[in-house]
Amino acid sequence: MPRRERERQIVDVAVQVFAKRGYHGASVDEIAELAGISKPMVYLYLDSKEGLFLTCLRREADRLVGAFQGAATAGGATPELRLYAGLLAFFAFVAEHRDSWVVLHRQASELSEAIAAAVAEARVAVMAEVAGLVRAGIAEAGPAAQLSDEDADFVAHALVGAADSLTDWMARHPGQSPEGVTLRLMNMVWVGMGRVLEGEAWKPATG
Amino acid sequence: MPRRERERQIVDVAVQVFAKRGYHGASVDEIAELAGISKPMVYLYLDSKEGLFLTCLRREADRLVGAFQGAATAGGATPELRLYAGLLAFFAFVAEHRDSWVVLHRQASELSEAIAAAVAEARVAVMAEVAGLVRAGIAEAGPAAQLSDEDADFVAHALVGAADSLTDWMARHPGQSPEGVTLRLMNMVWVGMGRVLEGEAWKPATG
Amino acid sequence: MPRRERERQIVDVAVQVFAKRGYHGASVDEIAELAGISKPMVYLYLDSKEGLFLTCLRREADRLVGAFQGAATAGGATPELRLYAGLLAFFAFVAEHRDSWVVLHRQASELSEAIAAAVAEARVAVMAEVAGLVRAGIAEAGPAAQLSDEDADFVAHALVGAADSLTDWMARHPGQSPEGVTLRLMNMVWVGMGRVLEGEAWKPATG
Amino acid sequence: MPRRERERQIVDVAVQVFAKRGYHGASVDEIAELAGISKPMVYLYLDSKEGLFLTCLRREADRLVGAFQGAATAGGATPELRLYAGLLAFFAFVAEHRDSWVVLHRQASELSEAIAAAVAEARVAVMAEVAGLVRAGIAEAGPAAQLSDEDADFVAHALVGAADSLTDWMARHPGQSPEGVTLRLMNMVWVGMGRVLEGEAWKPATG
DNA sequence: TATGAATGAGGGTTCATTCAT
DNA sequence: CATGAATGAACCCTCATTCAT
Repeated sequence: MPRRERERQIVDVAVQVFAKRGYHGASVDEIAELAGISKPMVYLYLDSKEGLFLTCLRREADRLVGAFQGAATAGGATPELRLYAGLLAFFAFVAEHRDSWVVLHRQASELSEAIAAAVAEARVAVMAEVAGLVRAGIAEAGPAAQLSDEDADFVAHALVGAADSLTDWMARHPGQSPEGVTLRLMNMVWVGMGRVLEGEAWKPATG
Repeated sequence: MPRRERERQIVDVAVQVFAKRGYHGASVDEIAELAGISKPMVYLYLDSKEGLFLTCLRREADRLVGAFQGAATAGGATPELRLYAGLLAFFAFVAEHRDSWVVLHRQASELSEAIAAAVAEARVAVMAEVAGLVRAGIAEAGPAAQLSDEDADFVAHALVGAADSLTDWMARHPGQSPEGVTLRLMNMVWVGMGRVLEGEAWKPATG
Repeated sequence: MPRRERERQIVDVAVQVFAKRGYHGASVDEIAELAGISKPMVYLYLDSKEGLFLTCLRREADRLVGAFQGAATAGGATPELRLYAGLLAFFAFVAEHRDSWVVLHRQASELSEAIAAAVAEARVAVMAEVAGLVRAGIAEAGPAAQLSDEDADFVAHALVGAADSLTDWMARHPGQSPEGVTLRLMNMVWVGMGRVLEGEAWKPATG
Repeated sequence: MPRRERERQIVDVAVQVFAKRGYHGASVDEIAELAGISKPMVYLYLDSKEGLFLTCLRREADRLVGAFQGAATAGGATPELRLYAGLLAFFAFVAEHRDSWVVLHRQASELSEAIAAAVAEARVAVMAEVAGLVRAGIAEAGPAAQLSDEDADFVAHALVGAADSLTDWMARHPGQSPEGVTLRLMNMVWVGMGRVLEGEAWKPATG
């Protein structure tokens, strides 16, 4: 079997195992066995457990960001539509590749520095993408509407965090389609943001 | 040193270590050493590594939910104000006890069934609290405004997810006060939700 | 509570625990707890785990030897009758104080259930083999000679026990050949058995 | 080194160590070191300490039962002769593989020297008592009947061993009284001994 | 007399990693 | 290209034993 294919196969299995057991909980033994090869091959191809995990991480991050970007790029004429398309792609991706998302996002602590850095990098890439769309969408609303980089980043964090958490909600409501979830989220956030930019501010005293 | 105090001290240290290394990555040895005692004491007082982690989990969950509830209860006349107060308490809590939050929320996989159950329970408690406020807030808007349980749960997930993610944003913007973050989040979400309930729906076609 | 009584109480409990778990399997913690006192008291009175076990051992040995000697001395006019009385005292003692005998003679208990089962199985296999030969041998002696299964099992136990014990004797008499030992044992047991089947019964009164 | 051979080697060493120290007293570390390998190999091949012990147990039990059965089957025309052959094989086996027998039947060894000495002392006291009665009983039979010290000790060992083993039989037959058991044992042994002293000797050829 | 608090040492078990073939 | 055999290091946990009170 050619090297590339073997490598892909190993990483495929590794993503599943890492998602199920977490980084420390996963054992190279189990991954090798499920991949149907011997342990030394894993080390020959991927160097170490950390290298294997990094490869998983990068591949899945690329896939996700790719899906997001692809959908956003082809998603419509306005940034608003592109954001919608990107979020939709995100929810669709997570619905179909739950393991990938878990490996990417739910490994917070317990990781070596190198891994933590890679995780952070992957997250930043997603955030940047979203923040870009947000900023562009706002800019389109007219010269009056301004959003600092900090603000855009804030909104991106809120959006991505909400989206992440909603993957749990989706898992508990199997009937819901990614489209439905995305629509709901856009309604919750985007509409409000528009109003805010128009000057309608919420303040505690208003209560 | 009396037992209660020792116990508290051990749990204090354990929260830090679990937050830094994750459940599997943490070693009882390190916890004992940092607590300035010998390993057998940890086992005498907390039974097992799992027992220790569960104790950490429950204590921090109680603290957080308590902070949220306390602030919400005393926070104002309307659910809207109480939600604001609750979120504010959340951000303040996380700003001050980052480790607690990490232990509570960022341990997704790699956990035994008993622990996973406890984590889920803690999460559900927070969600229920938030969802309750959301539902009450909406109901107050008038008889026309209706929100199904599913919808309230959706909003709660989005809110909590956004809040979680914004703790990262806060960590990267040290100058920001919890109040500022909370205000921004309320603006993003609450205002939009009001509009939506008034009939203004976002749709892809609108783009 | 006076010292002597405390000590007796501790040793009473220790005999039970040692009998149930074996020397290594028993923990001083368990003994102290069952005795209703704290561990330091056990060490104050009995010095060490080994000291505790030795005390148990000696006390039970004295009891058993005492019972045997007492019965033998008062048992009759002839050594034969005294031996009968001594053996009777032995069986009565073991029937009533099984734990004592186990501590004195056996430490096999301290095994997990799975192991204990395997040991029992191995023993049963040997017994069955021997009992089969005994029964067959008797049957050959003619139709008049009958041996119930219970009797055959009894003889098998006696034979195997004797053989086991004689391995100690052999170890202490290196010059003895297996043939010599076997011959002696057959003489002791088989000849007697033949006579008994022919109707010659031993009774205490015969003494 | 091929797997089978390593496995055999480990079990060989384990039998020695288990025989010397008992199950709990034995440490996998020591077994691995004596076998000239590292601990993980022991676990790779034998699964666990319990698995290792069970393997020892079964192998030695098979060997012993096999030796007994083989000898018995080929041992002669009558059951009597076959029993003789079987017992002979047993004594020969134990003489040659003392460790095997200890592992199979005794776990008492795992005791410190001081304890082992005390146990031995207790046993000697009982043996001396019984041997004394036996010798006296024989002497009473008349001047012609002589029993050397060695012979008396032999009989005492056989009697005590039989009595010990019969305590198991008693435990499995709750209805039996100590009197009944003692009578049976006296019949089996004493009557035969009397005949033997009168000159009636059992010999294999007699079979 | 009595104990709560504390520990050094060691045991069973697993894991990431590497040779020799 | 591929693997069976092997291990150093570490981890969770328990135990016999001792102080300070």
